[in-house]
Amino acid sequence: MNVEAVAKQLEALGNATRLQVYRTLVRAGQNGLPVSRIQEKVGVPASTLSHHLHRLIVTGLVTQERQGTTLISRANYPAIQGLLGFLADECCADVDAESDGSAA
Amino acid sequence: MNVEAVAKQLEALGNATRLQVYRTLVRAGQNGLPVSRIQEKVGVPASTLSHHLHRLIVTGLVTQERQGTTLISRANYPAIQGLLGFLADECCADVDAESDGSAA
DNA sequence: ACTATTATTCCATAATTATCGAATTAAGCC
DNA sequence: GGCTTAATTCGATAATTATGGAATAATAGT
Repeated sequence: MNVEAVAKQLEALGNATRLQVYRTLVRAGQNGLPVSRIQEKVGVPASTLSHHLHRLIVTGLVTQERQGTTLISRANYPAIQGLLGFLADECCADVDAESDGSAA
Repeated sequence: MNVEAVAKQLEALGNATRLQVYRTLVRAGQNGLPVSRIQEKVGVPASTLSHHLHRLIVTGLVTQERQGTTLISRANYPAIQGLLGFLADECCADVDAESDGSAA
């Protein structure tokens, strides 16, 4: 996972509305939720929600599947786990590396 | 930790330049780095870097300490751990909760 | 084909973010 | 005070993001 892609995912989650959408989908679990249900829960106009969902989808954090006229959205767990893994690697790795290169 | 604050932190990390700055600081460890050293490593103009650093500081992800004329910046580990904890809670909690609100 | 439902895309606008040179502030030294 | 180094703030501009009404597309039922 490269820095650019990670930054894009963080940016996608770094908006209160999108974070709420994402949280809503996580809570819904594998069943996912129709867009209209997300809209009820989050309370934003349809077009605005659609834009936000798109952002989550292109960054790979959410997937969609059509069922008739309704679109089911789901949180993409492997994606968030990859993101968490990247950040965890960052924050917990070689903290003792000094500027002169010598380990403690 | 509320959603707004978390979103702000994610947004702060959700920019390639800032993410690189943050990664640089993580690698530098507890010694931290002077702003000028970060600038050398990341390669952006001083004023641009200063704005990015400010963003990381106000969201609590980075701290600074003055040593004479130089400012030492450090990654704030508790902050990133709090953020990771929040996201981990999200992505692994009550996946079975259905749209009718009843837990499994 | 017509209608209803669901959701997206079009379009425009407001708001925020990113960028960076120049001027300024901060701290220390002579 | 004057000089140097370090970094921020000012100020202006470009670029991106967010928002949402209206129009359009997608699917299905009659």
